[in-house]
Amino acid sequence: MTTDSTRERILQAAGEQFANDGFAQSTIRAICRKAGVNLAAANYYFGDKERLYIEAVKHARRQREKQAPLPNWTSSTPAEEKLAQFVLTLLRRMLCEPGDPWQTRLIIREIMEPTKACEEMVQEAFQPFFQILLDILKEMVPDSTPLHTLHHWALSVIGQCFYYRANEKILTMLIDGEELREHFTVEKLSGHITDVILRGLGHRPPLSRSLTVSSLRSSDERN
Amino acid sequence: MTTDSTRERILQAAGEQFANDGFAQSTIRAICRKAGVNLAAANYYFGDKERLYIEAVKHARRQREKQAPLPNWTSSTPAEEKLAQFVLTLLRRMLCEPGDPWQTRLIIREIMEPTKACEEMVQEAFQPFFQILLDILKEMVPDSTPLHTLHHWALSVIGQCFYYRANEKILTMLIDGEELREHFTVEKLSGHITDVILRGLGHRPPLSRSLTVSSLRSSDERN
DNA sequence: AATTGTTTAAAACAAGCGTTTAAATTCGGA
DNA sequence: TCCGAATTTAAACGCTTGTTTTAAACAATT
Repeated sequence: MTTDSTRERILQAAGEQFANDGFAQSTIRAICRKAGVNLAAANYYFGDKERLYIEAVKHARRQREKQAPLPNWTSSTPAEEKLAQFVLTLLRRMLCEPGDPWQTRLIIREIMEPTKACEEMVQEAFQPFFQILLDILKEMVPDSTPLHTLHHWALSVIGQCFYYRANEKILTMLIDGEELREHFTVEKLSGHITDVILRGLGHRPPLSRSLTVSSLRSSDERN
Repeated sequence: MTTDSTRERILQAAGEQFANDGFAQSTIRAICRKAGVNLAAANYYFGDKERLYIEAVKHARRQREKQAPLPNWTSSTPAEEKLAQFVLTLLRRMLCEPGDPWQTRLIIREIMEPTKACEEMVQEAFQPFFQILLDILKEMVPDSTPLHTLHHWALSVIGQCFYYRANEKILTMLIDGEELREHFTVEKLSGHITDVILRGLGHRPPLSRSLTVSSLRSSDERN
């Protein structure tokens, strides 16, 4: 149908534009130009700019989830392995290799400056994803661990992952480009973050002070 | 001088406005109304909107630094203590208790979406601050530790701190308000983050698996 | 007291915005 | 084939924006 094609083209163009320039700086004129449709088409299909934005965010989230899915785990999968894969998946979504799809950029924008589109996103995506992480962590701490402690650890995981995406441009100003390319890949970062959490939870071979030194080297330098 | 007073008032009003609504959404009219000066005054003093924005960011950074300074350390201050105080200071700046001064909000905005004002900020503030953290960490790892490993750990520190500020609104949707108020204070968060890093670096009493459980409880539940 | 440079004031300008309108075109089913 | 609904088009509207202009008020110096 021509209808869906036009609607879809607007949604795609709007997503890219909003991701790049934000809501206020993006103009319906630019979006329609990019989509190759008439100026009035956006209002025709979505009513107004705000509803177009909300639909574009939903559209982006649905697309993004398919691109970096969590693996399937069995009941016998060790919690440590699940954590490692969770971190890897989260980082993949954040850094969205290869390339730099606009979907994640738009979602990050919505996280930083929540609008009406945010609620649906949290309910449909973040909340369940957060719960999966909590369940993994729950397997690794004593049963008596209070919920807020679990939350602290979960946010330590997410915070570390989030930062690499959020402050991408700042990073390039603080750290050498060569080093970034070699040591800040998705795989190496997820390895490091998983290590930090596992060590913190005491899920690595018992550490003496001297062992720490060698284990530090073996885990962070093996990359 | 009336000159400075007017200029200062515009700078202050512009900072608040830009922090709340962003560059594009803020209007010179609103800024001048808030500052109680004539519309033309902003252009008179700063030339155009962009230069006003840049000056407002600089102004905000200078103000913010004074509000939450790092403590003075002697050569005998243990690295662990310096780390704890570094984290506490960083969190204070991020969460900017008490109240919610606009300075930090403006800076975060600039971090997330860097403009011309960003470079000065990184060079003058972030770079030195980052170096202080690296120096602290360097005391806690073997001399042979490569620079990129140090960078990983430093970003683990900053990432965790940053997240609580960046995703403040998302947090209130994921975690109960009562729990947030009680267990997500600057002090408790900095305690947790410091713990994560110290444990990761092996700077806590040697952990066996069973000891881990009790030390986990003692450090995270003592709050 | 007159002059000079600085600051305020009100109004206007041109440009760009989101949105609406109304006519033209396309399309599917009787 | 023809009709009515759906879609596309081009033009315009009303509004807000950043910026400029022009004149008036003020302060300090000579």
